[in-house]
Amino acid sequence: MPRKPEYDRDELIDRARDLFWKQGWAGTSLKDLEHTLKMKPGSFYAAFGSKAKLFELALDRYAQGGVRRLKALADTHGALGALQRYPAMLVEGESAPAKACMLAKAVLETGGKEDALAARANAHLSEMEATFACLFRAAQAQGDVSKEADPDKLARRYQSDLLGLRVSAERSGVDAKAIAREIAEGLTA
Amino acid sequence: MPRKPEYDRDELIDRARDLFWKQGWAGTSLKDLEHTLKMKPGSFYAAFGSKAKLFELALDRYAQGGVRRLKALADTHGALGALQRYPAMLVEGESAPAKACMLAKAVLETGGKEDALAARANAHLSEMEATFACLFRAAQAQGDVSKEADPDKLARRYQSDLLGLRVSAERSGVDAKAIAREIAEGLTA
DNA sequence: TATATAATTGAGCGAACACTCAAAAAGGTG
DNA sequence: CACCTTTTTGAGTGTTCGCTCAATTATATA
Repeated sequence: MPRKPEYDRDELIDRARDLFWKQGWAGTSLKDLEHTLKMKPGSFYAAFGSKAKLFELALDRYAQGGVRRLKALADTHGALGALQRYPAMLVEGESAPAKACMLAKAVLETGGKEDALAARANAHLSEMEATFACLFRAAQAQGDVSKEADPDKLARRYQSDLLGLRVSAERSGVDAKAIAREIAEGLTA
Repeated sequence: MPRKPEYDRDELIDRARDLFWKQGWAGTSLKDLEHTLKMKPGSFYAAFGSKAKLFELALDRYAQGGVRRLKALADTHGALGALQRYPAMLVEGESAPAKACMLAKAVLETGGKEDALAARANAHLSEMEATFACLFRAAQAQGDVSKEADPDKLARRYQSDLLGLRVSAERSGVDAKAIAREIAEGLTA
């Protein structure tokens, strides 16, 4: 009997993720969202409840995409190959809304105050780090990485290097691809 | 003849820097500033002109402090010693308003839109990188760092690693001191 | 002490913020 | 077609934003 919504919810979340990713939490107003989602306030709140709820959905979507792309890389190039290619992948290409990590931006923006959004972003970063550790273990099993190294420590450092790379990439006048190359080369040295 | 201001302008800028550093640009309202500077709106605008102008002063003050501390480290521990100790210095201690770099936060917060504040923060980051390069050259001259390495590239990578370290340090549950140690150890390996 | 000059005050400005809700429009089902 | 349900609409809510300015207060000189 009822009427069905005109929008594709998944695509709406994707668009919201891209907007939040580019402009940040505070930098994205409801007017911005209404414009890019082509929704009037009433529809927006009926669909998502609040700006914060949609941001959470966007964060989840973002993190999910990151893990998916990394695992796809591992399927075609192996564990070490994935870890080597991932940095460059994050930094090259113009399609992404921003070079910097959306999770890192979320953590930094809510500096100090213990925010639910910051906690969620932090949790997603930990998931990513666990995925890195998993790949380092696999690379060790294949003899591509020294077995004496602690994969959790390698993952922690790799995560930190990636965050730095992506902040650098957001700057103007920095050769981020060169840094990405150095990170990749550091994995085998 | 005229009346003199009751406040110490330098201390006011320090306090503003700490507040902006902790809460970011958008996260700091004029009410916040009025409260921590103990100024009414009229005095504030007579003294600083606008929120943006004060933020610029705060950015300059922040960058100036960073260079000063690094050079002080170099004076007592030499070039390599300074580069080795600087990462840990950034991450340890509870006195700082935030672990993350204020310049990085400023760059990320104004993502996309070409902001004058972002440009200024970026310029200060370049200054820091030049200082790093200077120290790497000095370390090379003393034989502490291989002469075959390009000091500008070393500085670029060091800067990126530091930015990553400081984003990591802003997260909860991350052993930033360990990462700082690894960065320092990487300088001699 | 009188005066000129600057610093301080705080009510209040228009705009933008996240958000609400009653009314109108639009299916799917009988 | 008629009816019920849901979506869509957009004017409007109260609040907070960065900021202004006329009035007041304080002080260094004459």
